[in-house]
Amino acid sequence: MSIAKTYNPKEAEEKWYSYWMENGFFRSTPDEREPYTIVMPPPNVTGVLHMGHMLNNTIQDVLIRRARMLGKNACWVPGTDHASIATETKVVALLKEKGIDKKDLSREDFLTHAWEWKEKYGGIILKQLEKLGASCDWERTKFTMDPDLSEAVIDTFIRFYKEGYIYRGVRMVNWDPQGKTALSDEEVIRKEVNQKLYYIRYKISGSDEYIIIATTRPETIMADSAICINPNDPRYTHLKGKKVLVPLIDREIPIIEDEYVDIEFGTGCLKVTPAHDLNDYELGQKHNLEILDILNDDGTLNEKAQILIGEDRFIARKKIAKLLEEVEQIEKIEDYKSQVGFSERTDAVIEPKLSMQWFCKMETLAKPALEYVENGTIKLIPEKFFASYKHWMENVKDWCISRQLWWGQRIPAWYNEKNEWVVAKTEEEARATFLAEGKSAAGLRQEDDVLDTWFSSGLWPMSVFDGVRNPENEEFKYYYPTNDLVTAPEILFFWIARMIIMGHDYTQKPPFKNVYLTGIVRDKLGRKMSKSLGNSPDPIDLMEQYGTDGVRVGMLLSSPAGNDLMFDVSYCEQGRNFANKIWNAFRLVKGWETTDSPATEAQKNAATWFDNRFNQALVEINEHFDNYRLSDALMTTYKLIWDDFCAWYLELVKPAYQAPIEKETLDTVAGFFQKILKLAHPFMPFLTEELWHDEIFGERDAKDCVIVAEYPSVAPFDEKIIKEFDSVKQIISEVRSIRNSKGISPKIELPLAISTSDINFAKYQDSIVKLANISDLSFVQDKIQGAVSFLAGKTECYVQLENNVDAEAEHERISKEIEYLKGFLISVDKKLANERFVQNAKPEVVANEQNKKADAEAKIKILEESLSNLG
RNA sequence: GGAGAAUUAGCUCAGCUGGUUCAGAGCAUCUGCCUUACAAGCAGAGGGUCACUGGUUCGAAUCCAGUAUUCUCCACCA
Repeated sequence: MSIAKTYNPKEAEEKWYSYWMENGFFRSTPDEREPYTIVMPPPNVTGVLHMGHMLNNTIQDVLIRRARMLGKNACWVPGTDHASIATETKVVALLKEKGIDKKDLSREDFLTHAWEWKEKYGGIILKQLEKLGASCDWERTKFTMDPDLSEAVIDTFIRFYKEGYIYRGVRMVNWDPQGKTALSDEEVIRKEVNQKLYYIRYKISGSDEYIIIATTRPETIMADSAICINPNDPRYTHLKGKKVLVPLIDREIPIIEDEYVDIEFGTGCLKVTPAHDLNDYELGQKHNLEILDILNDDGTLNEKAQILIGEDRFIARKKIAKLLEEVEQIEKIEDYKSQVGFSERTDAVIEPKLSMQWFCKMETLAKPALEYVENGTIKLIPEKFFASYKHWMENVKDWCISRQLWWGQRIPAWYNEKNEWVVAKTEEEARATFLAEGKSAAGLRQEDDVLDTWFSSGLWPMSVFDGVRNPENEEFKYYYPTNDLVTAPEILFFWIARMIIMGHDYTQKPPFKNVYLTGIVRDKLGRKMSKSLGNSPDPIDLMEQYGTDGVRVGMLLSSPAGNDLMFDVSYCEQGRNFANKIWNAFRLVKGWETTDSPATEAQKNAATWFDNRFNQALVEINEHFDNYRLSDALMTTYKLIWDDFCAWYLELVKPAYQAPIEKETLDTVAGFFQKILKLAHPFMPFLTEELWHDEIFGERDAKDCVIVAEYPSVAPFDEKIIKEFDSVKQIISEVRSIRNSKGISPKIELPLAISTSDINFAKYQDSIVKLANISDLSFVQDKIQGAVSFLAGKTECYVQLENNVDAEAEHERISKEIEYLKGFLISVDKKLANERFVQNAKPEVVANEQNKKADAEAKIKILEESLSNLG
């Protein structure tokens, strides 16, 4: 039987994923075991798997698989988010392609299209996660607009309303003219933009004099309500109380005074446009100015602008500038950089707009959510994010939760014919409430607006277990609070903070214990990977090319929590190579014939060493996991397998070509191999499962899979044994190094002599002979003339070459080493001679220095003897 | 403008409470090897004034201050 020389991932991946599914290994139901729960950050239904998801979900899968193997009841809940504005934008665009305008559709018809779209494309990303090997409990898959989850959202709105957190009012909000909806502050991305600063002349009423103001937005001059100067500005004292004419439309507006105006900036004059700027709005409130809204919802000018009606704001800007130039009311135009807000989803420039919206008061709600993180009930990993979390929580503003969209949960508020309103879950309740309040229930209609998506995702850890509607249900009580939440730091406020807030309001408990914040996946140039830049590889292609296990390893190799990941396909290559290494280690073992002879002493010693080394590594791996240092856990596993298991242990026990191996040893090897497969499984689920079922590991019944095998537990280990073997390794390496430098083939056997020592090298005699290819290993008392010598620790070793060594070269080499040691000795002596060191340093540090001194002196003595021996 | 973080081999990063687990790892590089598990491999080797300048200390990659560069988050200056 021949086994492929390289691991072929494709076959294994298809086979085992469905096998796991069929056997229900991903399923979880409450039982007496300790639960371990992760809720997946629900990707948008519009989403296609990108590198960020890949990293994120690989981490979650590693955690969940390890927890499962540790005997916990592991439950990973998948799902998708309806992503109100993102999806609606997408559906609108798609309809437009078909020649359908959203304006011509009724709400119901639009939603029919949207649902169709969701059914068709909404599951793509979850399918892609299967390819990644995600061991989610798919039967629990949820969607944020599932009827039960939507009901939870409505219930929460009503709850928060009753608790006094939700209110309705006219406020200045961030308006997205493309999505035609209000946005929360978090959905606005500020970017620096090159703009023009226009200096515009306003004529003083009844005078030929002009006053000059600077603005980046000349298209809003028609909405000006005043010109504001600083009362302390001597330049404008004579204008106090005067009026000016708005250019082009000659509307008269007053000059007002306020210290808010920065005398240094621009001309020291500010045009006040209360309807189109937040600061101007506040200024307008203060001075009781008229609010003139000249923009339509879509960002075009309305009739109040008087001119350029119907023109888009940016076109209007250019046209106004031109018109102003024609009438010579432009003083100058300067280049100017300023921060402009953009819609996170549609990328449209945000327009500050006054409108009636629903808000959620955050101040009180934020307090306990801050405390959880402050007192460690919730741990942020890495901790460095705490500072910005705290800052946000302490400065949080009220949250605009209404959206002028159709795709989402409709706000449960109802209006009557007089536009009075009540909050009620159903139309009947609304009617009853109106009547109870002695108001008319005629012309009852529901609020048009839907809720911000994040209002629903904030409930996610609860609502997936129906914990909002039914908090006493067994599942919720069992799985909540969840354990780890793995997500990107970008949504710390959008999502994490709000989950904590809502979770606490309902349960007085945090929704999770640890928040693992992954880094951003960047390309080699440090740019964020994104579709628009086209610098992101397609994860599916990567998996095809390097195998899923290879890509998973590649992702994790360089992603310490919270640090950005400079991704390069070479990491996947490394992952693939690692998979192949394990595959070939298996091929080796698989090919062995056996004999009934008992294991040799050398094999037994090697096994003892590896067993100790395994446990040492396992302790490290567990520590890394405890600290959420997944890449370190993986690297420790990698080195244990590649270096210790393959390069040393297997090389030690492997029989000569075509010779059989002792059955006893094979069993030992197979035992270790299985432990190693278990350690590797969370990282490389497919390869490990594929190998696990081979007959060399014994009979397995159908359910005996590595995915549900017990994770190795730590056994005590003896560091002395490991150190002893390190010296053995050193001897072998030194001999190989001698070969290399002298150009002697590894096939030529060499004699080796080891001076008697405190370490029991005899125990490893056979191993040394084998791996260093020694013809004759002897233990000697005296120095050997004419041999190449080296030190392993304090033990001197000699390799007698056919031609005696070049004495001069040897002399130089040894002299150099003595020189180095002497220098080292001087520095140690200096330290020990320093009274203040001896007095102030800890006793163990001083003792350590003394040891170093003795050690160096002993080595120097040996080397000096060798030197004189050379003659 | 405010806050936080980073700067250690060619690259990506470890180095916890200051003293050989203090200069490390993986990858890449170089030199030999097609040694029958693996060239996606084996063996060996070479790479760093720990950004810069001061300070604290018997002793600093590690603590403090400043400088430079970079990144992230927050912020309404026309």
